Amino acid sequence: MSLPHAILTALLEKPSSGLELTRRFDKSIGFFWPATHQQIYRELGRLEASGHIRALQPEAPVRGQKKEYEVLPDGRAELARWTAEGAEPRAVREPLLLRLRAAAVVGADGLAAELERHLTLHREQLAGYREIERHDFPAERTDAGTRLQHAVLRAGIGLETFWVQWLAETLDTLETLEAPPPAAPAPSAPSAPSTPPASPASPASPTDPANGS
Amino acid sequence: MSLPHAILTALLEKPSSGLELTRRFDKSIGFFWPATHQQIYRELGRLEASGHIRALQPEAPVRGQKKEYEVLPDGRAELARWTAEGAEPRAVREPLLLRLRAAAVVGADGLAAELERHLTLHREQLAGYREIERHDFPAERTDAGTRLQHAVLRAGIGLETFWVQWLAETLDTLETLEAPPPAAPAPSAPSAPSTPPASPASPASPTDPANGS
DNA sequence: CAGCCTTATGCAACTAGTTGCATATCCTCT
DNA sequence: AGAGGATATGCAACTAGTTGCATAAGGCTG
Repeated sequence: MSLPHAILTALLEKPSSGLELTRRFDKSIGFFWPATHQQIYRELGRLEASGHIRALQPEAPVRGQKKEYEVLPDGRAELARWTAEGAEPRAVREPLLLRLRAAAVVGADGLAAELERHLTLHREQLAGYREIERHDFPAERTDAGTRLQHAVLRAGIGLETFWVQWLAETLDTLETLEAPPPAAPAPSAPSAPSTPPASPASPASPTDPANGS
Repeated sequence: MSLPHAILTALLEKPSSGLELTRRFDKSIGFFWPATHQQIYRELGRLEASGHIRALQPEAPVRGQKKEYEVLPDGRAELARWTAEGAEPRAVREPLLLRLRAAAVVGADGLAAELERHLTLHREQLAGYREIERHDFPAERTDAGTRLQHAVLRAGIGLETFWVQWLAETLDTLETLEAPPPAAPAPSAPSAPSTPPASPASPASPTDPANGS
């Protein structure tokens, strides 16, 4: 149950409407807890129903009209309770890693291009984070809240830095797999091709030891 | 739709029963794509129904009795197709980061202990990965499949290394927040306490600028 | 042979996240 | 005034992941 607490945090930072929240999510909290506007509206409804937040405009449940929310004492208490609560770290769940694993068995065909693409994306994200850091956290020596927010941003920077590095490294590995040293020893039998152990439909091109189709 | 493909990969590496798969997930693929035995059984049923895998024992749908599966050509083809497919990187979704963000607004009360706990967990995980690396990937200079699997493991190592580092660093930050320099300047007015902007129930202990409850 | 533990398979209900679409208001341009 | 786009709220259906529990077979032990 993280989304409602993310929303409470955002609303405490600044009372907002659903769309405003969505936009702010897109450029801060959403980096590590994305949410669509549909999710946010649903959750706002629940939070209002349970008395954690309330609309600023007392009467006006009109459909296409802006509706701003603020956090009630109950909501703040709930957020404080949740903050002190413990939870196990989340697993990674990055399909790209699964694809590598699969490629180890079934052939690494389109993989390099995909790694390249991710590398670009992560470089961009990293640049974006650095920009935010430069802009919002210049001197250090600030208050407690800001320091904590900075720590969160540093997590984003650290993670993106990791991905950029790992992707570059893995692309290297992939290249040496696809083009074994052309100047070195004999390129006749690169190594034991034990990868595709039992399967039909495996042409096994002789120029590519990684490949099963 | 990643789980079915994770299962296909695992089954290609070695035909197995549901429970065996579950155990193998727990110590390899599951590190970056966890799955419970219930999920796995359900998915095995679907994969069998769609002709991607089949049971090795032709007749014997007995309840408490082992049932092993192998991948069919169709399943291998599907896995190859999926491997070449592209997908956006997944967002992080780590509630701990949300908690930090919340703590910036609502007070960092139980946070240090929680960070400490995570630090221990990540150190253990990192040690586990290093152990696997030492044991399963000793010399390098191996075949393509193994190199790819090693790359995946390196991702795990890199991520855990990042977390260990970031948690240590953030714990430091947190300490300096909770105990401002006792030998340095005047501790009377640490800095602008703009953190809790609008809220009731905020005692604001004078010894802790980070705290709102 | 009865009881109990381990191995093994599986259903059902729930929760959370995703996707597609519907609809209302307000503002601007013609 | 009417058309069209931007702003804004929201429902509904679907998909995927989680949790709790039921049940059967097989082996070990008193």
